[in-house]
Amino acid sequence: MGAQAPASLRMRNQSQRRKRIVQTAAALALRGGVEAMQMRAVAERAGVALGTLYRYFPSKMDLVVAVVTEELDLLERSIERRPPAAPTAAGRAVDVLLRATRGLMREPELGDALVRSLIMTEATTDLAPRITDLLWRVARQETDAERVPDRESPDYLVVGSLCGVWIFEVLEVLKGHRDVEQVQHRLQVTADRLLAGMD
Amino acid sequence: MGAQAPASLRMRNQSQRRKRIVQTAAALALRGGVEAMQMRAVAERAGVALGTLYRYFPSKMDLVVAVVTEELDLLERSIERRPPAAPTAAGRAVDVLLRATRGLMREPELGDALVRSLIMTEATTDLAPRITDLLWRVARQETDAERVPDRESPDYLVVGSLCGVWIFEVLEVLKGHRDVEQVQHRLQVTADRLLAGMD
DNA sequence: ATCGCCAATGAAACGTGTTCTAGTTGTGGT
DNA sequence: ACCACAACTAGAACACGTTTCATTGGCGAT
Repeated sequence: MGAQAPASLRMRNQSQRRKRIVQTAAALALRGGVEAMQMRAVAERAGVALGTLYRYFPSKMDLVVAVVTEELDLLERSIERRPPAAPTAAGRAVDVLLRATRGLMREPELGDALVRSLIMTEATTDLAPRITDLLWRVARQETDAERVPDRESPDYLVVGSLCGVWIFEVLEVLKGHRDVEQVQHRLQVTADRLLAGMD
Repeated sequence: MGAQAPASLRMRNQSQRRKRIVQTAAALALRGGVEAMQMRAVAERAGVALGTLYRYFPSKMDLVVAVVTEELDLLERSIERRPPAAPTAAGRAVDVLLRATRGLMREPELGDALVRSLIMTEATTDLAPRITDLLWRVARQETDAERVPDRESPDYLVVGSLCGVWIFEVLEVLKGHRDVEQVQHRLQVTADRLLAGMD
């Protein structure tokens, strides 16, 4: 995926630095959440100047997105390793979303960050499409990550909607209005209707 | 709704002040969005001290929510005045959501504020349930706003999901990833599946 | 009319994201 | 080996939400 072969020494240094920054940021976010992930603190602990940090990540949000993106990589690998086994498309999609939900809730601070970044970001890399694609593959039981889906088909479209619903539900959990049980139920009902006949 | 009879002179003054603050905030938000609605500016233009502003609205978010709540009142009255006429539940729901969408896009800055507040707010008054209830009434063609819906029924639940999808779509529009046409199409497809058989 | 008290005032100060400036360093091309 | 230049550093400064506090003033009970 993203890992370019670092052509020169300069680039190698830069990608090292970048990685160090993201790791530092993740560590800070893990305990204390987004608010603990303060730009000065990240810069200091990563051993770079504040200005440098801002050269790599023009805003805090960009940094959050970078952290969250790594989390998403983890989820994708976990799915690959242990694909959902439910018999229906809806079941598989719900399975994946619940796994993601529980993952997020294990670190609510990070979950908060994810959702906020999914929502607020004008950032370059958009996370929602990635999740939608992931759901799409899972629902269709395509292991092949390369095959590009027909993004205009109604089925793909409603998978996008399901992604939206999930984000919304995670928000509700984070706000303390629901627990994971309720989310499971709601996602199941919603997915059943949205993905009916996709098997 | 909320208008208590102001019992004393003191209370009258307070509700006047409060109203003045919200109006000022709305005016500022209208041109320039949330960022133009700065606490110092609101306080100054409303003719109150900063501390007073914070007595009435403990955080900027609370102020935004107050502004947005007024907007929502407007929408509800507009629906009451001119109810959606589509023959299906899904059609009516989509009609209302599109009206809301277009209203928001007329003032994108304010739309941004609404959605952000729907999302971020830990604030007391929660807006999403209000929208869900509104959709529910419209879908069922109940003009009676008093009748409390069965919040556990699957049908009510998927209306909640539809509300989530709408918020998500508005976000995409605000981010410039979609136009209203696309949103209409997506909402229609989604609502058709979610609300099938609700007529 | 007087008094007590709560709410409003004004102004300063804090915290954190973001920007700016001036000086330094290390890398790649020649 | 040397130069040019982009990237890095240190730190100050700015913007805006939020907090604090001493002072003032008007409402309501007496």
